Amino acid sequence: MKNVHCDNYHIFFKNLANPLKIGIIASLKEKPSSVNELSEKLGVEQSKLSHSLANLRFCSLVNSKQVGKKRVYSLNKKTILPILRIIDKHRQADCAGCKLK
Amino acid sequence: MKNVHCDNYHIFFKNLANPLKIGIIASLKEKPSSVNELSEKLGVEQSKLSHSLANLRFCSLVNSKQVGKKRVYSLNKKTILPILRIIDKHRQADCAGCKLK
DNA sequence: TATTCATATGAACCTATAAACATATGAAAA
DNA sequence: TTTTCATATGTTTATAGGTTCATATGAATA
Repeated sequence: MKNVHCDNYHIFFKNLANPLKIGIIASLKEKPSSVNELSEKLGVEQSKLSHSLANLRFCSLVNSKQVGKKRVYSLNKKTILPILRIIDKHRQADCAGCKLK
Repeated sequence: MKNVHCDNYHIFFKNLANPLKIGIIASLKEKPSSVNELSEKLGVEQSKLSHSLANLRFCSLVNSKQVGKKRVYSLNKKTILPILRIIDKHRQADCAGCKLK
């Protein structure tokens, strides 16, 4: 089922404007994971992750599929990786002097 | 002077996660403008714009130059236009059924 | 160098979003 | 068919960020 809403740019970007969600994205970039796996890896409580993942799903930034009892989330790489690449480039070009983490 | 800070992804994206700032970006995409010009065009109070513009400048999403008494802001198109293009593509591919504005 | 125009800054308030915690749902195995 | 594991959802509280308004700074002209 694909009929999600991505109303407007700023709704989409709210997902990227949040450290936890960026953490989730970074983790899913490495490999698809269940909620509990993310919870252990990131040291974050389960319901917090579920709430965040619901937002990410809402704008199709992640996909999920049921695997036994677990639900495995994966990243929509086609959209996200190019964006991250642009940001990295931006930081090198225009933020030369700043404290990158 | 270019030594601004763009600490982290989410700080950068906060600028895009805000309708007013998206409005500013959309307007500057058309043409560079002073604060007062933006104020009239967008129907938004001056100090509100100055605050927003300060954030946008902080992450080098806009540039500014003094022209007489006015300060003219312009868009960092090199970074922003590619991002907007990705989002548009994303909305067509993955948000086929949603209410686009 | 006082005055005006243009923008920036500060601080208090307000609101939207995230955190926290309890509870519900759902899937599979006993 | 109930028990357990895994995730989602609802509600309250806390907090970050935006708005507002008053004031400060800065650039140019008289």
